[in-house]
Amino acid sequence: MSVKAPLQIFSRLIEGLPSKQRKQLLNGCEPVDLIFGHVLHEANQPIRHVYFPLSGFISLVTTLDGHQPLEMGLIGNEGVLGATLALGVSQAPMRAVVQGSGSALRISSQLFKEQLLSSPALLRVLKSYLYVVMAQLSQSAACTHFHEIEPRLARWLLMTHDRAHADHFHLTHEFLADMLGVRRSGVSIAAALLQARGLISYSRGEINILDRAGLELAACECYAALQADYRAQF
Amino acid sequence: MSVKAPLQIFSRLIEGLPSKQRKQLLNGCEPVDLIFGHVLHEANQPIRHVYFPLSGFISLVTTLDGHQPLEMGLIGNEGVLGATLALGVSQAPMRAVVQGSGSALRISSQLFKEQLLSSPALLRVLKSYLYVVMAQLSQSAACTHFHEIEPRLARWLLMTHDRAHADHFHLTHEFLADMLGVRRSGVSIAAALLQARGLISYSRGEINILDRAGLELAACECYAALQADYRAQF
DNA sequence: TGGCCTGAGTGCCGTAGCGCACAGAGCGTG
DNA sequence: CACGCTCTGTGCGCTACGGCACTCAGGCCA
Repeated sequence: MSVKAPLQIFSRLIEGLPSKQRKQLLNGCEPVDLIFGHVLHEANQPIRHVYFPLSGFISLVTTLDGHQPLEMGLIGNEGVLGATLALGVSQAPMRAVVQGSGSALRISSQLFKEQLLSSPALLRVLKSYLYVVMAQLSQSAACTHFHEIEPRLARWLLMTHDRAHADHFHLTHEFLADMLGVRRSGVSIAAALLQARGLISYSRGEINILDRAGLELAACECYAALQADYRAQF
Repeated sequence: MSVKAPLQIFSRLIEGLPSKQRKQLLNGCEPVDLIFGHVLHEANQPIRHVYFPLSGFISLVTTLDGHQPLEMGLIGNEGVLGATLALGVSQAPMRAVVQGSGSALRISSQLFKEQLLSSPALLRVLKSYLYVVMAQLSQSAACTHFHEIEPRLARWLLMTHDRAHADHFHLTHEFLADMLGVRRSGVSIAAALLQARGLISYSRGEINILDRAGLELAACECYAALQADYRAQF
């Protein structure tokens, strides 16, 4: 697999490790392309690889019987997919789908577990990250329940923007509807409102962020809350 | 503080520890009463004590700006409040409120951290439990979003029933509405339907479980899913 | 150039649940 | 015993959103 994304994008999670431990970890890693739509983990299935996104990003979704999937969290270069290995559980709690194409470093579960044993700093980082994920989960749950589509959409675009490292990305309304757990036409309406306000523009799945500050105002407070949770740990 | 609840109820989480490590942990614990409505942890505040419920139970709730609280998880004698200390984070991720009076063992954060260092079995149990909590969070989130009040109420009564160790407990519609994140009168209607079907009976906040099997049929599949998650770990 | 597919706009109707408000019922207390 | 509080039943209008279906526009391919 070739990696087209610029390699100067690092995993922020690993960056802070002592260089010896980091090098050892990187030795076990291989670069891979994250391709939109690929399922990296399936819920309740064994974890084969742990992924450190560099330029791509991954979404964690829960599926319920006859319903659409519902997104619970987003992982970009600030995080890692497979952190539950640090809990000694080799199963994935949710499905993980590549949501923005790009690149990642990946390491096999086996090697990763060995790294966890030999690198206390890595373990510490992973545990903090798990705490952040838990906070994300509960915040998302409440947000999904109480907030309306438009602010949720704005929040979601902001979170994606943070992880996409670009003002432009590919996303259809259909896809957004799944992430937010709502109807496609509901997204169309909300998106049209955001576009009318000059915050975004889109056409046939290509979305541009035009006014980030404006989007932050349009988003629910959950966006700021999640950022605060992350910063409190890192 | 006196403990009125029968002492033969153990914390299922601790039970399985090697007896030496368990005794050491119990040495640091003191029995306390859990009193309905007491707030044991406040979101984003330092954790002072870790609680192992014996007969009482505790609910984890998220609060959002101007909204009612929303319950994210329930902790009875199968669990522990304060597990995030095992992640090296001394902050509580959510508010924890006593939801069923009873008794618990509690230990100070400081002592608990020392126990975690000296008891690998305890750490292992805690980590597994954290995984279960994460699974609970995502399941609850999706359930809250997609499922209707009546099956959610049924699920909630079942979960409470499991932790109350009694067919009868005190719960007003008002309180249930907060837990489910819905309007009080919505609960009244759903509860009336369950009562009409002979599954429960209630009066002025006193609820009786009449037909547990029937309730399980009335509940959404999330109840079974959560049980399966727990059993997979313990 | 024409056909076709995907993405997006739009409308219509049904409904779950909200906000609010009021009434009645059980129970404790002065 | 009467009062008042808490808990529950109930009604009304409103809105967001679901389900569905049809249309139109942009881009791809033959």
